[in-house]
Amino acid sequence: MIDAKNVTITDSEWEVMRAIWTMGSTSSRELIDAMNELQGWSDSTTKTLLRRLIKKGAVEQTGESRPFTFKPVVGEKESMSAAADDLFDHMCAMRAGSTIAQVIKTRKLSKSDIAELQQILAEKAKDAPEMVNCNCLPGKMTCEDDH
Amino acid sequence: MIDAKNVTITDSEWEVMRAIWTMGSTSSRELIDAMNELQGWSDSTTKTLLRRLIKKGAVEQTGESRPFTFKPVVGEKESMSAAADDLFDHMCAMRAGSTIAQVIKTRKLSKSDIAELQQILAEKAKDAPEMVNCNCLPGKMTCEDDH
DNA sequence: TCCTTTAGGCTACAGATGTAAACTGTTCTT
DNA sequence: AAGAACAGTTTACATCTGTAGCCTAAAGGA
Repeated sequence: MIDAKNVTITDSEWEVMRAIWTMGSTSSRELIDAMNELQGWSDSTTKTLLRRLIKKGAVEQTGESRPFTFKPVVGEKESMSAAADDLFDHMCAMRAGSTIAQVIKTRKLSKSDIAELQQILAEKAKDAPEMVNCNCLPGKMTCEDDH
Repeated sequence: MIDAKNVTITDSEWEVMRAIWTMGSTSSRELIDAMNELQGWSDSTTKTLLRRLIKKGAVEQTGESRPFTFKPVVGEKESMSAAADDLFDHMCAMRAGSTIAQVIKTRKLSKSDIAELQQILAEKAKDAPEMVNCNCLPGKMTCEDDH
């Protein structure tokens, strides 16, 4: 399984990946129809995206005869983590907490999801720092406690 | 304050915004120097990005005489929430939980951040569903419990 | 086998993005 | 006032993205 960190998936491609991940393994026809229904895309659009994903190594094409089979090479979970990491890597470390808070408030979470998060937090609370510093500007330009 | 939802900030622009948010209000010189140090960008690059941000309405230019002042029009918190929402909106709802879990494990969080998250989770746990369904494919094509 | 569907591959093309040079209009110096 | 230093504006340009048409080589049907 290729490291998702090394593959940049664009927005449209992401939509295709979602479908592929969900289907697990699919024919181009099935995928094209799904994308047409989901996004209203023409056949060509899905084909292009699929081809780009193959080139990037996010999807692989297998089979001997013509109706080939397409399946994900990068994992869904890893890709999502990579995307989330990427997002947080580019925002002020000081703000991560409130952003996560907002996400938790907004998203649907199951009882077990919540239990897991609580467990992780309890663990993390043990050696949590009093406060996290802003990492937006270098050296002398330390930002105020609250920006 | 303009609604961050309506302003699309690209990756490079985001770096500029971080600096502006942290500085609160700045001169272009100060900003250019900061971006040069932080990203190694030439003066022109920062100038272009700044100009695009002004055009998009994310930053405003104020002052009478020449060394103008630049300040953020969209809020940092709102922009971060919008970015996070955007990310999660495009991933399988079923996976939000584990992705959040991974983010919490990875990020630095202060004691108070953790306390806040715990509080929110406790509240949310009250009426949490047994499970969240995948929302990747339409209608008949419901995905398996586990993809 | 010949023709018609297709699946897969190549080409296209406008707009967004990252990155920066060149130009112009000001302000500060001497 | 003349030149230097600088702030702000235009233009540039390669690459990436979103979206899709067209062509060609297989597969299936008559």
